[in-house]
Formats: sequence, C-alpha cells, structure tokens
Amino acid sequence: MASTEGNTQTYKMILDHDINQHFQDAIDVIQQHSHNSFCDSDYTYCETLGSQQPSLHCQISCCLVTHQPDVPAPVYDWGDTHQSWPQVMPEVSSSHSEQSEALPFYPVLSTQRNSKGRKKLRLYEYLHEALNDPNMGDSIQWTDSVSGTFHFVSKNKEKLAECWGQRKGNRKTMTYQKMARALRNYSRTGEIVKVRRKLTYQFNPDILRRLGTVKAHTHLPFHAAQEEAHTQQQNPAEQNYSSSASSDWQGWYGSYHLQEDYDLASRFTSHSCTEL
DNA sequence: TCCTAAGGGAAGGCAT
DNA sequence: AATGCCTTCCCTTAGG
Repeated sequence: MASTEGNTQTYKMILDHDINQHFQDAIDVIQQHSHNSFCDSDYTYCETLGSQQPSLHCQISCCLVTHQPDVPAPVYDWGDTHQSWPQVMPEVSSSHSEQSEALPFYPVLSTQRNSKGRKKLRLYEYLHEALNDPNMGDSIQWTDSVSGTFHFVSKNKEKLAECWGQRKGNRKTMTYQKMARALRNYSRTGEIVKVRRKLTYQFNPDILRRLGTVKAHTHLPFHAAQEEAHTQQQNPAEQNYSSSASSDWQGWYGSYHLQEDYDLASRFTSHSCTEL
C-alpha cells in the first residue's frame, strides 16, 4: 500500500519535473525578448578585446547598480565563514520579499585590478556576474536566486562558455563541456553542486552570501517568478534534493574554510558577450 | 542508433 | 618549487 502511494508520488514528481522543465524553457524564450530593457545605457560601455573573434564582441557593463540612499552598501566580509547553514539558506517561500527588499542588488564597480594585487577571477565568480547581468539572461539564469540555484539556457550555453574563455584569455575556444568539467570540480569542494535537473547547478550558500545576495528573481517577470516559486513548493522532488544537499553541505561545512581574501569591489560588476 | 548531458581520470598550463 | 585553479582531452554512462 505504502509502496503504491510512493510510486504514485514518484510518478507525479517526474511529471512535475518535466512540466517545470518545459515551463522553464518557455521562460527562457520569453526572457530573450524582454531582458534588454534592464540595461541602462548610462552605466554601460563597451570594450573590444584584442584577442576575440570578429563575430563576437565583449561588452563590459556596469548594470543594474542601484545605490539606494536608504540602503547601505553590502559589506563583503570574506573572512567570515562561520555562519551556519540555516542563516544563509532561508526558505524560499518565506524570505523572498524580505530579501528582495532589504538587500541591494550589486555593488558599483568601475575599476579592475586584475593584473596585480588580486587573485584570478574564478569561474563561480564569473557565473555569478553573468547571472546578474541582464545581457546574459539568454545564456544563464537564476532558477532561484535565494537558494543560489541557477541554470544554463541550452540554446546559448556555448556563448557563455565562449565569454568565459575570452575573459580568461584562453588560447582555445571554451566550450560548455569544458566549462562544465570545471564546474564538476567544484562539486568536490562544494562551491557549486549539480542539481538533479537539466543544466542546473547550485551555489554553496556561503559562497553565495559572500558574492553578495542578489535581488530575488531579477531576471524573471513577476508572474513567472511567482509561478516559479509556486512550482518549487509544489515539487517535492526538488525540495527533497535541496534539503539533502543542504545536509550534505552542512556536513561539509565544518571542514571547508575559504582562505582567500577576495576583494570583490575591485572587479568589474559584469562582463557580457553579445553577438553582433 | 544518435544526440545531449553528465561524470570523471589524467595531464598540462598558468598565475600566485 | 609548490600549489591552486582551471583547461584540455578523452572515455564512459544515462536518458530521450
């Protein structure tokens, strides 16, 4: 009896998962035609990189930087890693409004000290940048920014990988396959883990917190964001995974201690590539 | 069978 | 020189 109910439940979860995937694909398409409106030309400038392909153009933009006078700028305390999981992994349903209202979107960054005095840009940092760059919304998007879950857009994931490769100055063209290899290495350290959903990954909450909490659902239309949140609540499979991942990370957390003293404010807010 | 996504071993490159 | 962090290549597995 119990097993029959379990099977039914499992079947329902699979159906829900498929529906979510299709729904997410639909959102991806919609966003490709709507995200550009977020870009403020006053904060955008372009820089052509010498080594890039003629067909590809890298745009470095300072976007969506909204310093609200009544909201203090975020303090990136890279040395503080002793925060427990529940504090950085709030429940999606209850904390959305609070997070989105209380936290600024992203710091203003206008200079880059990439050559000296700072560490190399890391992949997860770049991904976080891209996630908060409206111009990259057709390549990578938040699935749930509160939990740090994001997904690549199948159609344009190679574009994001190419941008990453250009950003690093690689000799050969970066591909999603190679970038995903690097992402899989993150699963060993726990900085980013794979979510059991197509092209979907999740930031470690501690990493996410230090990168700066992002306004929830910046890229999603309001109704889609609501639907997304609702869908996640309705999807026990993902919730179960999320909670299990949480416990895994909690176990890992005790031994993991990031040593870098990364000065987040010293880098560009975002780099994005747009095809000409 | 083909394609795509994913997982991982191994070696190498480059910056710190 | 040692180490960290990828990058590159290659192979395998799984699912549609």
